[in-house]
Amino acid sequence: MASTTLRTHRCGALSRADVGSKVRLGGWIHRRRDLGGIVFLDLRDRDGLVQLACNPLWTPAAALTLAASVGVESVVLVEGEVTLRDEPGRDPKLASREVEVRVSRLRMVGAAATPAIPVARREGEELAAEELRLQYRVLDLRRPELQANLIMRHHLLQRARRTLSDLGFLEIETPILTKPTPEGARDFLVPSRVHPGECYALPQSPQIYKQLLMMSGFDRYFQIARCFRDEDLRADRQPEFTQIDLEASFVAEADVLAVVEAVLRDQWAEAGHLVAVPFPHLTHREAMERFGIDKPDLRFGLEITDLSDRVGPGAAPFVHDALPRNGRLRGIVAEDTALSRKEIDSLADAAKSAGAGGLLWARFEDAGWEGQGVKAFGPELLAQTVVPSGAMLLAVVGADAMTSPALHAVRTRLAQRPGIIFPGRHAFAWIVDFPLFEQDQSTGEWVFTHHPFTSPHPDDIEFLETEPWRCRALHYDAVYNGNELGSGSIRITDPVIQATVFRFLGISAEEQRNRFGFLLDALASGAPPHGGFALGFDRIAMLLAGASSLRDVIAFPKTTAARALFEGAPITVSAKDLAALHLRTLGKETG
RNA sequence: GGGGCUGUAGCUCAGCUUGGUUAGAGUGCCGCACUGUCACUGCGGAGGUCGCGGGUUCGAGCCCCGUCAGCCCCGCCA
Repeated sequence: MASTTLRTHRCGALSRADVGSKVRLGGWIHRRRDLGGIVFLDLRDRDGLVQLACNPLWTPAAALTLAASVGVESVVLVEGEVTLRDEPGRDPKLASREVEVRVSRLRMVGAAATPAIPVARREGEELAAEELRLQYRVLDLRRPELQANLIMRHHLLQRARRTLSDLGFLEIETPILTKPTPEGARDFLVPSRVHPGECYALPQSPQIYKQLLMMSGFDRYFQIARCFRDEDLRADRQPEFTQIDLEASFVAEADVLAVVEAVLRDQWAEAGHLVAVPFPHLTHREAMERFGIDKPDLRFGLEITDLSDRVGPGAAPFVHDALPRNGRLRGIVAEDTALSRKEIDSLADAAKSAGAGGLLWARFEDAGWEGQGVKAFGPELLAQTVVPSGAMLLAVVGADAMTSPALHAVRTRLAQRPGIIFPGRHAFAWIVDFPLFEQDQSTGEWVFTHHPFTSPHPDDIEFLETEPWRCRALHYDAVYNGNELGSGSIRITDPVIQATVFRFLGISAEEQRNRFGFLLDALASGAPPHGGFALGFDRIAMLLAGASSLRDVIAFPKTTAARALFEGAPITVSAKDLAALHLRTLGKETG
């Protein structure tokens, strides 16, 4: 497959089996070792490295001269014979380390300027600054680590297509130029030249289109969909990203989950990991109660417990004061942890930066409870708390909205201690029964937790008109080792329920028509029950590649300021180009 | 929108605590030597707007203010 007019093999593909054969290779000079009379070159391509041996015994003088002067990262074409090496190369990962190519012809085809950032690093040498890696992305992408990441990404994509196609899903593309959506994330807008003052938006997800496809009878749809959101970035968030997007008709929640489990099981298998299905289920309420977060890391315990009803008269006044005001005393028992004072401070910092006023702690020793929190907890609580010697009680008092994130932060920090998380564990879980609506912390307004097409839980329909905040949703998240991999839901197909949801959210009938008229009409034209899911593919690739940033599994990523350093986007456009789009800029100071 | 960290040779970093002679190291690059290396080795050499702008000072890589860029986090991400 690697054979072309110019070459017979890839460098890294050569092995013992090729000994004795004449080969032609093309690749990049990775390193040069010039010993005077003889020269060794490491030649690299996407399969790996092979050593080229240039020796006057078999290499013509001109080729030897070139070998002695060729710069690293230059592209050469080589002819020679594969021979067994007396001593194999030292890199045990290289399949080609047992052989070398005795060079009989060498031709420079792509001379390289001295690389601005190193491709071949010395042992233990740090990577160049990420800014430079992104600026010289062509060089950075030559590094074997990034080559491996993108090759794995390819295999994962092909596997996702195969899994879903085998399950009867049809890959259907949806538009990139779409209609702006006023809620949700900020849209990237594309001004129309033909229609002055009007804009398209790039899709935040193919959500509505895939539902329309269900109304059209396509039954099972999927797409490897590029999505765009104009929000501030993180290590695990890019302005454009890839989802494995799917939707199916005549399904209930369990059907969608089974499909997604198959996709995830196969993705992990593609990366060499066997994972068991089905995944355990956890309700949203339970996840928040036991782990303080809706994407708990289930690789370890350290669960949160409610200590409120153990609080006795001897507890500190501020604990008593907090309890009647919707507050609870919640904590984590950490067993057998000889935490230093510094580590405890670090846990307290974690709790504080998550919004807690402070972290209460007490340690149980042979002599009894000791620590800063003993007085706060009071004797009654401590007497009822039976723990092994050396264990520690870490707690926070207040409203759940504060204690949950604080204790999640403490739990996560505790798990960084060695021995808490066994490496190689794959803790998948479904989080189900999310609330349909949640209250905006700053404005107090009710907003949808997921999106307004998510179906209420059938058991809670009765509350929709009277106590909508009690409604659970047929919404589910896939969680892996504390990461959200994706989410989905069963959609509303009853126009009456859809109108009720819109009304509760304060969207008028007129607004409903303007924004979602096409969807409402489609629902009224014969809608099958349907639901679906979207998996964050970049994040999956990142986790399976063992990368710490999305940028290491995307060929040309943006910076945290959403700039493309390699090609230099975005740029200021000319007044003429703006005029063609009927636009004028306000300038930086007023913008 | 807010907070934190970083910015010194092509690259990775030291120097800043306590302002003071000519800003150092490793690597890469260039030159010379070297016939079995694999992070080749040895010798020599070149290479610096100390991110940018302003200020304090007799004097600023170092102190102060601003600004730009990258990274991390909060807000945000239906």
